[in-house]
Amino acid sequence: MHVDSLKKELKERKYRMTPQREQVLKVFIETNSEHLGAEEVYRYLLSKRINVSKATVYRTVDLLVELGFLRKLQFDEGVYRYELVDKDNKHSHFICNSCGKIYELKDELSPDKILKDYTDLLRAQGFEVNEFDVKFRGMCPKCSKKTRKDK
Amino acid sequence: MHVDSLKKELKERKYRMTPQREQVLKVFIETNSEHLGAEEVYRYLLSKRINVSKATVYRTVDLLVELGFLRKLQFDEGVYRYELVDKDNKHSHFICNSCGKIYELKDELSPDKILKDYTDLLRAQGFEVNEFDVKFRGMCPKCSKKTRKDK
DNA sequence: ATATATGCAAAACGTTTGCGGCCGC
DNA sequence: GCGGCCGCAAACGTTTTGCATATAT
Repeated sequence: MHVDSLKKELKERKYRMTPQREQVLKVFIETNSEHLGAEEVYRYLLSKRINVSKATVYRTVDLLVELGFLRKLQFDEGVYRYELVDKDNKHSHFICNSCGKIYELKDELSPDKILKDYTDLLRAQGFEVNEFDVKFRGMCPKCSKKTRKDK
Repeated sequence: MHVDSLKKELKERKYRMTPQREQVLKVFIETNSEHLGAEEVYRYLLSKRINVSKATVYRTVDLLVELGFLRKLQFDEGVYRYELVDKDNKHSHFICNSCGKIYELKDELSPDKILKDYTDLLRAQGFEVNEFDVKFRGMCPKCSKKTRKDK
């Protein structure tokens, strides 16, 4: 389970396991990693009567990024969002400008495999590529359908 | 010239041409669109003894985005940056984690053409794609070389 | 003449930090 | 017991806002 590997990873790096760290990680597991921001994680825990301070949530999501459990995302809103890292399930994002929903594009809908080829190209130019990400923007199927009806 | 088309575009949308708007646009032209943030635009103008208020700079870059002269960018730093839109020169970005420099990847180094194919794929699924962007991260040739020497 | 744009200062926003006390190891 | 972690509140940097004044049309 995810929580166990957190315990293990923390020990290896001489960090400590705490109830707060477990709870924050659990939020992402329970919510299916819905691209939450730190503030939202905090409120989610409050709503479940789990006592954590806001500062700890901010520190913890940072730590979880450092440990490789979370990925930090930005969608042009002035908020950092986070998602669970799942190495076997690389994906890119589609953000609907109408309803704001963020879609995860996986498998054949995700251009990740092809972008990997580009990292080789960049490497040949002296760039060391550690990561890359793609974002698409526009209108999602639902909103698109709605708009056409409205006319 | 860019400034003339600004004048034209403003008139069309019933906005007014002002010295401040001209000056802000000029900053991006003069600096070759170096991914400046609003704060930096403000300081640049101050340094040239051009009087504009910070609030106006913020309002103006927003307006220039709306009018299609600038593109709003984010590079994980808590600052919005802006670049001149140049439709004939689509590019993606490489951000060096070591020195922070942002490189523009153009032509054969930019995967934009291939990503366009993906927008067709998404369209077939009901998504309307208006825009997309790619970011690569890692170490740029300069820093990479330096690091190897340091060892 | 009118309404839009500006400047200023204050507020808002998400995030980070300093510090005393707590608690995992 | 030690050192890392926590909670609190204050500080931070960027961006937005309200309002009175100036100015483009």
